[in-house]
Amino acid sequence: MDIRFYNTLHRSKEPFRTRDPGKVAMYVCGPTVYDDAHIGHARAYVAFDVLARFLRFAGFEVTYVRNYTDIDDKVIRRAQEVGTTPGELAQRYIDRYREDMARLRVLEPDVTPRVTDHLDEIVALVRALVDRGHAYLLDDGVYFSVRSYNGYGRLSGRRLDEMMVGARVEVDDRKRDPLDFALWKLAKPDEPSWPSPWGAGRPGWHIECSAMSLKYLGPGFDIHGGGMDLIFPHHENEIAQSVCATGQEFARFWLHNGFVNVNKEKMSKSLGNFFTIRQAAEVVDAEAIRLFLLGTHYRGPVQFDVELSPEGHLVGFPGLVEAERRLAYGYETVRRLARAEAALAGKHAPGALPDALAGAAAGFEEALRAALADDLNHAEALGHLATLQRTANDFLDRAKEHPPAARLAAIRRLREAMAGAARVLGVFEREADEALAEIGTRGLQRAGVTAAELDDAIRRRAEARRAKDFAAADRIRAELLERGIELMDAPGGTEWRVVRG
RNA sequence: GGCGCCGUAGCCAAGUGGUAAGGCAGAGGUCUGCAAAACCUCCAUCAGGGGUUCGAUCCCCCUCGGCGCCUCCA
Repeated sequence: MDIRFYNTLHRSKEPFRTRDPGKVAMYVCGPTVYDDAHIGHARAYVAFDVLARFLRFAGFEVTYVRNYTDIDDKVIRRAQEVGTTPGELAQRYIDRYREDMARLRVLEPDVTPRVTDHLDEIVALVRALVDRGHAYLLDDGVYFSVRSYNGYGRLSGRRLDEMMVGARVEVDDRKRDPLDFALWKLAKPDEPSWPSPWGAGRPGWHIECSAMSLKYLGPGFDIHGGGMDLIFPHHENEIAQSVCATGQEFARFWLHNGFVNVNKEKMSKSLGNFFTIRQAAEVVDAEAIRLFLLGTHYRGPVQFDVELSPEGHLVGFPGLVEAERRLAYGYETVRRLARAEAALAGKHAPGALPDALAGAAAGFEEALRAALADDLNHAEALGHLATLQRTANDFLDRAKEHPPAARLAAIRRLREAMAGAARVLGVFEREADEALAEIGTRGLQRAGVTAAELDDAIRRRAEARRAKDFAAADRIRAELLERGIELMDAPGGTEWRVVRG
């Protein structure tokens, strides 16, 4: 399969070639664990989750490393604010982060190293940089000299002399160059510290990712990922210090995801316009967040709609609600197929597949593969999936046109195609009945209707319908609709869904 | 000042040098006691201007508008 990715390093799509045949070594910059993850984090880790899933699907043996930055200025400050230790604070947010990722159906990477478990590697790396003359000592720490590396700026496309250094931050004129950055920060009183040849202290930002990626993946690994905002300075610095320390190539492909925007502006901590995964997952099923994020190509900006009341209070997330509707549609399609198969299995042997369906299923699988192989176009992939789902429902609507044996074969083929897509994209993987029950339950809560109330209303309406008292039946239905619940009379009984909560 | 991104139907959003996926909303239909769901049909010439080309939404230039990075940030 011809796979191409957009490589930030060369600003173009390139054929994907791995360091070792059949193997992919990938590293993604993980979160600094001092607060709950927001939708922007969700976007990055969902995108790279799909990347890892796709590469495995494509036959590669993947080693996926995603770190936790569990010690830095923000962790220390927040720990002081809430009166705990940095270690305890970090552990707490790692736990919460794991829960969030699980709800988003982001698979656990193969290795999830923490900075505080890798001080030896970090110190060794800093020592190599000092020994090779790329780092120097000031009274508060060890600094990397950007002028000592002539490749500096290659990733971000910047020249040292053209940057508006000092425009937003005061320049520390003790440094040889304003862009020199700390490799090792000597500890101030009451700060957590680890021993080093230069004195007790902690790693600067950037060095940990070099140390951990090199440890688990080695020089020249295949993919390094992260948010666009990390290109400069974080990734630029990683490259500089890694290349200078090892004398070898660092990472081959640099992939960066775009931002999540709220009202056209980047969602960020500093702007304060962020929403956590937890907040969003209170409103809709967490899988809907994933589906929503996958609807936009990973490199482009995602518009995250936030509906506010005239007073400025949060009303809802229209885009997520729409995504949840599509989520329910997808699971309903899966369930219809499952039920139809159950009704046929055992009574009939699968026969010949109808030609049209065979073509549709194979065409879908090829289109899905091609979309993802072309710079991970999961948005296009979802478009193909929508078409397949429509094909499936259409087939089920007209299933009687086919003999049972052909029907069974077709249903199985459709399920197979959908399951493959689910595995790669990480959506519609759950057991359909359970997923729909959860979506429904949470919708009822949102609407403020109890299950008992609903059951009672449905029962009363069924009685009225049996008595041919359609006026009464319609009244009950209208009342429920007023409360946000829509009733649907299906062959097997009355079903319901939440249209507004 | 440097580097870069975006502007596709009411909304969200793919995409290609040869007349534009998908979703939501909307209109009409099949089905239904009536509905809903599901399905079918319909619904855009791609911010504006110039250039290259047999032909551009897609390539180049300019203009307008929006945004990002150059501090921490996915």
